[in-house]
Amino acid sequence: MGRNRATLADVARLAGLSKTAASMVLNGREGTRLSPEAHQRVFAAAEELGYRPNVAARSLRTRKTATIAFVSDIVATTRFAGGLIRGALDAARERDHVLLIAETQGDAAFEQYAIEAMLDRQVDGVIYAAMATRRLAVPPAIHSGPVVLLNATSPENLPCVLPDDERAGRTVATALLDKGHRDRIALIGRNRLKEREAEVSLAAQARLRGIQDTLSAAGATLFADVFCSDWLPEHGYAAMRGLLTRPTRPSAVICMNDRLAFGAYQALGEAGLAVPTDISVVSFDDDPIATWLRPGLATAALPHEQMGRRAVEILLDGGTTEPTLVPMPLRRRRSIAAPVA
Amino acid sequence: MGRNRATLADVARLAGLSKTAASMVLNGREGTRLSPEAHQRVFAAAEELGYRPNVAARSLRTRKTATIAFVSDIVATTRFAGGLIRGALDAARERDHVLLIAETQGDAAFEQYAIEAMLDRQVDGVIYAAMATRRLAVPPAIHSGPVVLLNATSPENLPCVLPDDERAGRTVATALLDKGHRDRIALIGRNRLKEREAEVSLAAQARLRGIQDTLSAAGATLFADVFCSDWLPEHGYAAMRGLLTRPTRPSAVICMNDRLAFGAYQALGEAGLAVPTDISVVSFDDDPIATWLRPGLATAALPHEQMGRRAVEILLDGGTTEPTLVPMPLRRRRSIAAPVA
DNA sequence: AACGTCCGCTAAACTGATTTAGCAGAGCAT
DNA sequence: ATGCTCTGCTAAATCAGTTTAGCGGACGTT
Repeated sequence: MGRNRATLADVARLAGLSKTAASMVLNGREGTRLSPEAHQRVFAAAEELGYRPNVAARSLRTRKTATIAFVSDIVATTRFAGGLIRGALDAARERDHVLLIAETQGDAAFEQYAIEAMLDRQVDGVIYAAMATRRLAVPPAIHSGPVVLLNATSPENLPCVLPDDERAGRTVATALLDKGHRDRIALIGRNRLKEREAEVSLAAQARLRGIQDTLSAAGATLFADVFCSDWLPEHGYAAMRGLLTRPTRPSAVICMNDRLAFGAYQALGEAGLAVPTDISVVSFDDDPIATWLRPGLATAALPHEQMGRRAVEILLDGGTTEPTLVPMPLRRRRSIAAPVA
Repeated sequence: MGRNRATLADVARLAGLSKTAASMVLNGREGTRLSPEAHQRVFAAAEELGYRPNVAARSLRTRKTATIAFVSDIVATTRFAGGLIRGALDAARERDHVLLIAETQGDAAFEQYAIEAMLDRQVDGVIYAAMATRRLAVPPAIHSGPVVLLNATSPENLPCVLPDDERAGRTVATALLDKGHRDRIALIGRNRLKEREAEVSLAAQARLRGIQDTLSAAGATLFADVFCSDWLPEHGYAAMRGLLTRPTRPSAVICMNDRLAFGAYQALGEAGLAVPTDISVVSFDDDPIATWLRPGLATAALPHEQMGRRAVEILLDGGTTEPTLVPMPLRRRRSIAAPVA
């Protein structure tokens, strides 16, 4: 790859100057006393030869590669997480950096291998990303340089970027209160494990807290709490069916994520109930499916692109060790309406 | 990153040998005459120091970086295409390579920039991937080394990896024929543009051909052909509604992709019709949503992981210039049944 | 005239590996 | 004793950049 590329020596020769001079000119070094003509000749020569510096050679001396490692447990392959990568890619490009990507697949040996492979390539920093927002243990090898956690926290208080799930909980609850729902708001997707274990999820607890705080501030409480063993459509379906067997029907349902909401829609459809006329539905994530449902699902969007961006910005531009919370904007779609009577 | 790593010189010193000796031992060079004791001492020293070679330094000399560029139009961020990356990542790891990822976002300037950034880093080869299976123009800069097209072909007949859409068409049609459907099979998702312009899609034409060939071989023809301006749920919904207004109802529907099928399910649900009791549905892609639908959607799966793998294998292990067609296995789910009388 | 200073530039060292060319000593034949 | 080959190893060049140290000449000062 890249045979017969012009080297700096070629440029210098063509410009009739030394490699030193050429290097300094091309790097725009201040305080050098090279003449304007010398500058011109170097630029002209570089242009003529289509010169591009060899990053390997440069990094050997400078120990900078303009390359960032993006290591994730499994994030690269999931529907959501493309956004994390895309944001990171974008921000990296703006700073003339590129991304080396690796996946650990949740396996410690893979992880070790992947991180070493990145360090061997002298990456300037590491972004360590998780698929589900959670706390995790950072492998020690990574500590040899700058790190930012993405969608995760660690006991060591490394800089990290997280979605602001608690505020999203408030947003979602407020959206319902504003429409006039109050005493018949149900919640689908309670889950002891997710709420308790930070290593499993940070989102569940935060979303729940945001919802509950907002409701109690308005003098309301949840009308019903449905627990689900996981957050998949089938669980949302079962949960909604359960809710519909009760004597009083909820006027609105908050689902802990869009997949649950999808299941809930299915159950409502089968029961012949309409969203939002009979029941309003609101949710979290903004999975692509939220736009495909009929009517569109109102949901607090996981700002994956923004998060990916911020991670790179913090890594490269420096920034707080404080966790960075990225807001989750509410996508207002037609699944919310005022309750009927 | 990676401060105070041991260098080859450190290893050599500790082993009491020259850098040359250490290098040869660690690279397992044949035909060298270094003693068994020398081997031992070098290995011991490397182990003790935790030596790992500096890839930049090595590649400066050898012009190999064990790094592959994965350049895509927009593939990295879409729900599907994670599989392409994951497969490539896996195959690369097996061969001790890593992936540099870039996205062109369909913009020629970005593309130019991205490819140059990769070439500057002396990648050993390039995988050029497209989101939608299609023909595309490969930027000239890329030709300076090995390339494999992924999910795409080019006029230059570069080696490429494609899903076998035509065979998938046959598979899908056969699945319906086998159940006893014959004269009332409808197709949703005909699209002149996609079928005609290879730069837009290669899948549409191939799938259609597979379906039609199989049906006519069985002495059948399509009962109805519904055209759609795009392959999104809303189009599938409208198409199915249209079909249901006809005097005779189809016994089975083939959708050109799962999103259309999702829309079709929605229309069926509203019409109070059940899948597969009233109508069988079968489709292409195996989008995650196919498993979430009730009942699960039978569909010919885009083998993204396999495709990603194959691309790396062809790039690194060498292989045919012939297009590689990767089979699309049918995921048998409950959306297909025998027609009711 | 001698000295110092600034200007414009360059030689050479350095980064960490691989690779080429070749050296010293042992053993053997003549 | 001389020459030859083989063994086991090393010095030095090389890759393509960056960076340090410093050189020769013009100019101004005393």
